[in-house]
Amino acid sequence: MNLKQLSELLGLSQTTVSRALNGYPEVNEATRERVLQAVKETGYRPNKAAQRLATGKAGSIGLVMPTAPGHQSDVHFGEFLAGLGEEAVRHDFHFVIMPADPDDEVAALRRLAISGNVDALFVAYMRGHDPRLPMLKSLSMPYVVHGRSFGSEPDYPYLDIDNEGAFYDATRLLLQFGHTRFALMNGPMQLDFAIRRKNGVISALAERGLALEEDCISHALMTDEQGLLAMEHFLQLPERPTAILCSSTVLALGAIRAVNQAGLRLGEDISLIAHDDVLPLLKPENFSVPLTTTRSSLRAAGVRIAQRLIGTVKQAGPFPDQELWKTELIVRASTGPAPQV
Amino acid sequence: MNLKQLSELLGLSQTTVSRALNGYPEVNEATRERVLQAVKETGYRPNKAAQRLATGKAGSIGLVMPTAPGHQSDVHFGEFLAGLGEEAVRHDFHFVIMPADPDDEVAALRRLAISGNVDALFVAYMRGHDPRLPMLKSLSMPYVVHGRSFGSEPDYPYLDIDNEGAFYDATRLLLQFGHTRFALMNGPMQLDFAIRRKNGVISALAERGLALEEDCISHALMTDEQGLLAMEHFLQLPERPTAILCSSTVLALGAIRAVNQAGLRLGEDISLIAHDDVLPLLKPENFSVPLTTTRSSLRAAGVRIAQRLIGTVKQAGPFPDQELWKTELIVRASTGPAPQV
DNA sequence: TACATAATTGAAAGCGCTTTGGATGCCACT
DNA sequence: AGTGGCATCCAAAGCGCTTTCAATTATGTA
Repeated sequence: MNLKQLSELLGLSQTTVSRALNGYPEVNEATRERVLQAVKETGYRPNKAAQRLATGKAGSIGLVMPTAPGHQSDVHFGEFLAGLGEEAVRHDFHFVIMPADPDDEVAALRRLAISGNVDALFVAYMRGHDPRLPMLKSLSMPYVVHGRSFGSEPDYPYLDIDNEGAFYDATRLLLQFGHTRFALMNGPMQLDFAIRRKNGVISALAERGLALEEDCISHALMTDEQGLLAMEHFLQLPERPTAILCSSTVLALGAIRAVNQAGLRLGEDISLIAHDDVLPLLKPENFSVPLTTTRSSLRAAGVRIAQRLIGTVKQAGPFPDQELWKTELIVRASTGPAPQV
Repeated sequence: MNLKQLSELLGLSQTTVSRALNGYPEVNEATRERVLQAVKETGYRPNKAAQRLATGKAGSIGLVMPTAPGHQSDVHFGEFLAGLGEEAVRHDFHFVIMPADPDDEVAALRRLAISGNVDALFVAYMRGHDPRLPMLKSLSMPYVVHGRSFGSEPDYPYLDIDNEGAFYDATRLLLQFGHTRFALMNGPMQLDFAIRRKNGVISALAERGLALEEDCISHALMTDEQGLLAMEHFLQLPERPTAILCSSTVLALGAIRAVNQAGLRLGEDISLIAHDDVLPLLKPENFSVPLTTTRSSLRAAGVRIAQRLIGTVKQAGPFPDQELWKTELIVRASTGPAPQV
């Protein structure tokens, strides 16, 4: 069933039927009713490809999913997607996901944009001096970035959390508890959030005249396995750190296992603060020793970005171009006074 | 830059350029070279919407993502998507993801199909007597189901793992260890895999004249929190089970916490076997007591389904319509002889 | 030399929709 | 009666591509 058939069935022109469907005012209410009724009976749905071709819009947001054989999938991606989806479903938008090798992201993004089947782009996993940024700017298509790109002029539309502030605050708390030996379990080095979190730790320490030793920083994929390895490494250091900052509850999972295996007690021998993206899978309050965290919901960020993107496409703006969300510092049992030597 | 402009630039007709690009044989090799060269220089990309409109195909697989405010995102979804993506990227396919309220899946799937912007459909989270099946059959669009639908005639294309066999084998192992009191921590009751796994346990037990008490079955979302709750419940039972079958390593995570909190030792007081979807996030061999598991890679399933779907669209078939993958039973330290009373 | 055959290219129709630029009829008002 | 305004509706063009059908030229054969 297509527009032509439907209009013939109704004895109307395609024009009128189209207008009736799209809510244009110049069609008689009785006629509109008749059309809507016919749509219900026939189950007619407009062909999206044709709509897109005719209008240049088709209610879709494009995003690139980094993937490759051997490339580990990331829980955070799924959670974020859920947020995007939650908002998109309210507006009858959908996503076009282009899987791409992580080495090919710039090109993949461009292909996606030029292919003409998305109205807007979403970009995540920002890195320092991210090469996608200049490309996006040249594209004349709406986009929103999740995160920022350290080292690039912040003149692009983004939504980010205050990573530096979060880790600054977390570090300060531990300092107040009297800790002096710190370690940071971070995400991959080139990622923007990792850079900022590290800066947050470093600047809080600097205020007390402390430094973060190279030995006490790990950069790794955020899996529990990597957490375990990193923590094992920290625990073997001659000057064992007593305060751990951790970029993800997933990493914390492994880290805590290492702590337990070493016979140490979390919150007493070792204090740990993790960043909590509010993954439903892994609640910090349910850890055997509940985790002190810096919290910001990844899913909420997804919802908000979808709002901005969809709003822009529908010209429902204006939206602020840059948003920086504060995180919450939630104190639970995994942090405590530094152990007396 | 569109086809018309490109062809004018080259002094050729749109026909010839189109043919050159799509690999038709009736174009002079020299001409083809010239066209390809121009494409490189101009960065021309065909408009996918127009292509789809003209051909009815556009290299895309549609899937419905269940989502709603309050609906928990599922790690398994992301992992599966990674598998689909890994294969799709090799064929320049992409996904169209339609987010939909879980109550509205049938309609959402139909909308997606009729919208005319996907070539094939993928469906997961199968339930018993799944209402999407009759709809899919009526659609005349290729599709592959992940899982099966208990109670429906198995005459649809699917890829499933042998859930019943997996849990049958796992149960048998525990029986051989002398366990007699079993409990099952399962996924949501209506899901097909949950039904089959339960059947596997029940039939293995039946062979020894044992039964699975209602008290010893939990159905819940597969999060660590639910795992904790379920295990706490089991441990309070007057006849405490000593053998636990668990539908996910995520559930196991919480379950094990409950075991530890109760001061019991995994692999001695309590034996546990979990199903392992090979989530990179959570490796059973890294648990503090490594987990005995039934294993089947979700991601590999994604790759295979993408192969079948893409192959069908590209007429590269034939593919078997039904595939049932065996799982592996991998014995680690979380299972041991039943404790002597 | 004449004619069938193959190789290469193009004109134009069509995919299903939106939208521009009229038509048409009806009414109120002068 | 004549005019303008309004409410409705429609024909046709156009979005950017593919594909059918036909034309043109090059090649080979009798």
